[in-house]
Amino acid sequence: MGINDRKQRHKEELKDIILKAAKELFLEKGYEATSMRSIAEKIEYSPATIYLHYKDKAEIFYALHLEGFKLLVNYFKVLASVADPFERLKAMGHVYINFANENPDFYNLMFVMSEPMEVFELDHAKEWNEGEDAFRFLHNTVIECMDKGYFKGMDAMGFSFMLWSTMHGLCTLRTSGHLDQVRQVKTQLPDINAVTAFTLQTFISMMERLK
Amino acid sequence: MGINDRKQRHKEELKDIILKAAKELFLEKGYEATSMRSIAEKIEYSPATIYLHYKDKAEIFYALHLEGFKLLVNYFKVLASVADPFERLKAMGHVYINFANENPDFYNLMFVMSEPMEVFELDHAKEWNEGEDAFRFLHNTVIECMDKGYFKGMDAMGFSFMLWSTMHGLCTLRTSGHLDQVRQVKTQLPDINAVTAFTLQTFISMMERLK
DNA sequence: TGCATTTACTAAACACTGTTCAGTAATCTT
DNA sequence: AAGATTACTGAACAGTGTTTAGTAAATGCA
Repeated sequence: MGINDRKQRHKEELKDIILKAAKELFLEKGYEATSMRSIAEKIEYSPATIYLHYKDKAEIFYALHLEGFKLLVNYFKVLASVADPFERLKAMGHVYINFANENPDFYNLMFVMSEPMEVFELDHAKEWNEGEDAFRFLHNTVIECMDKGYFKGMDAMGFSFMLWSTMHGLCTLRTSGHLDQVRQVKTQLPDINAVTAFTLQTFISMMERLK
Repeated sequence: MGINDRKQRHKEELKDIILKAAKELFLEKGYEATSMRSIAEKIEYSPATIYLHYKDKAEIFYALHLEGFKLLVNYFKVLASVADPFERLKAMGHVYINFANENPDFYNLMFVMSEPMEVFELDHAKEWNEGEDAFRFLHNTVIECMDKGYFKGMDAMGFSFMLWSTMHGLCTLRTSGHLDQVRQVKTQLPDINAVTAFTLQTFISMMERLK
């Protein structure tokens, strides 16, 4: 094996080590506490070394944004086995909310923070394929529902965006802490999980009526 | 007028000047570019002076969070004159989205950022009255709709949270830049305003069916 | 094998952030 | 007039992301 191969391998391995360290810190302590110096300390290199492998901090977090989408899309893929599109839609709703509840930092990185999306504003040729994959799964399921006669007269795209907006809104109002602070949430349901579940159930009931 | 009155008045005036400077910078340049040093420079005092009037930066931004809610609730109040609750609900939807589109930084401060909400986590006796006011207006309008026989069988609270989630989701997917990057948004509708309007219209069509 | 070149990495610097503190000038009180 | 208080400041502290000049190690070549 050549010297060049070995050096190239070391370069790639170090890049992976940096990302793994960033991910561990990010999952343990969140975005704010994941600094370039803390990543460097964890991998026992200096902060300057990281810049040999990643353009800047945003590029590291964009790589984590991609990892988050791989995780979510894996959950969605399992649902492909659900034959009835409406049941699949419901299952997607549950999966999406569970994902946000169990991975709030990843969820923020994927769907809330505008920084990872800046890469697409700088490079207009680059496309948000990972977001597109997730949205397409939803959109295709909506089209299958409509092919079955559900949601007659509704536009598939508008409907898909509406579904995503509702799920996203429910997730972010919860993770940001706004939902918690509404008095009715504090007093009328046992906890925030119950509010989220109840609101989702109301939404599903609406969908049942529109079938 | 006593010396104490004059000094107290100066203290309050300086506090207002600080907030006004913060607001101007915030509206011109956004949250990231509104630093304690930039506020201090604008009012021609040192950064340390600000800490005589505000506990920390979060308290300044919480004051701006309150101003944002005053603005929104003023828009909502105008809708009280809309007699039919369903028409009022629709108008609220438009007002909410227009507010987010025209005041994205305020919107983020009010409904997205978790920092202003931390004041309620630290002081459990303190309540999010401003958010409660806005939500109550929505909730009351939903109850009036149900009193008129609309949305039969739906729970008012779940329905209200569902409405808020949908509007909030639509607003934040747009302001964060995620909606822009979906291929269908780029190719099938003229611009992001059209997507938002179209998705809202789809949602309203659903509500019409559920009446 | 020795020297020149290249590479990988670093310490330190830069420019910025939020916040605190010891010191000081001005104002107020006695 | 002197002492006390207040309002404010410069500088420090501890942190951030990023860059750069310098250096040791590795590599290539004559």
